[in-house]
Amino acid sequence: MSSHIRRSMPLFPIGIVMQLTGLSARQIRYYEEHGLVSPARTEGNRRLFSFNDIDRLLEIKDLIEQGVNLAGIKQIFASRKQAEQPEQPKQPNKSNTPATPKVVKQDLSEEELRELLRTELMQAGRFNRATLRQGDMARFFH
Amino acid sequence: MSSHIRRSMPLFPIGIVMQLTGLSARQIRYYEEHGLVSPARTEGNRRLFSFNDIDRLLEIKDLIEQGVNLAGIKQIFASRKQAEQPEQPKQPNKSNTPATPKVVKQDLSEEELRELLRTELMQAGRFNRATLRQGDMARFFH
DNA sequence: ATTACATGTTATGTTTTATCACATCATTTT
DNA sequence: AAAATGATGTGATAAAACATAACATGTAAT
Repeated sequence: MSSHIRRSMPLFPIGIVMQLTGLSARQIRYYEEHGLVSPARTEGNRRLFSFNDIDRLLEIKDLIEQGVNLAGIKQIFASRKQAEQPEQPKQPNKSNTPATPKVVKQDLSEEELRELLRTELMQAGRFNRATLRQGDMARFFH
Repeated sequence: MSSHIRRSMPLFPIGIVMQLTGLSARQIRYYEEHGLVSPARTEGNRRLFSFNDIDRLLEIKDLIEQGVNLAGIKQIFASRKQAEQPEQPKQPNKSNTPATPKVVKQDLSEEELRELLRTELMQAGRFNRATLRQGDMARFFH
């Protein structure tokens, strides 16, 4: 249950996302400008990306590297979304208008959230000890 | 394989960690000062926490709430570490000296890393769609 | 040749985080 | 009780990270 939490939760500042994806800040912001990703924002207006967002950016990068331009990527994502929910027609949003940012209600208390997170972390910890040599991610620190 | 990557990779700035754990920056830094967590640092000296670090902090918080003081938590962690590796005796580090920061070599190229990450994300995506209502994490954005 | 696309670069302002010093309040110790 | 210690809050100050915007540039489409 609820590993969804890990994928949709806004967690990463753009600097980390740059490293994780190999994209420049300019690129990431440009893709957002064209509605290909919609990271959340902090109160201070900083972008916060989720795992889903990173997933998306990696896909974009793949497609870019295969020569697809932004219009093409837009179509691909659009048709995919359409395939997932073939009920709601909705206008196809051909404009350059970025997707409206998600602003929703909070359903979990802070405590419930942390309890959930704690559980997730514990569970995750059970099966991935000592799989890789310590320090593989050294590039991400100094 | 290698979900280790997700747990040990330095990803989160202190602001996010504050929200995820409900601890104040002061507390987090204080715990680090006493060697209970050892977040990585960016080139610019900002702390970067991994999932493991957050896990650790949530444990610390639990113990604090149960009335355990820092010395106690130190012991608990120490004895746990000892239980995991009952070969290396090593002096018990009773001092207040923070644990030496991890500085290691990089074994994966940037590309390999991202490929790995991409794979992980894809795999993770397979089983956790639509488990929770969209927007449960709204508290983390504005 | 012009235009549009995608990205780099630079300038400038704001937010976030760092360290440090001092304050506070509860517990121990003397 | 007084003093010391432990754990955290608060404020000052500096630097890092990030925001937006404008302009530059190389490549592709018209």
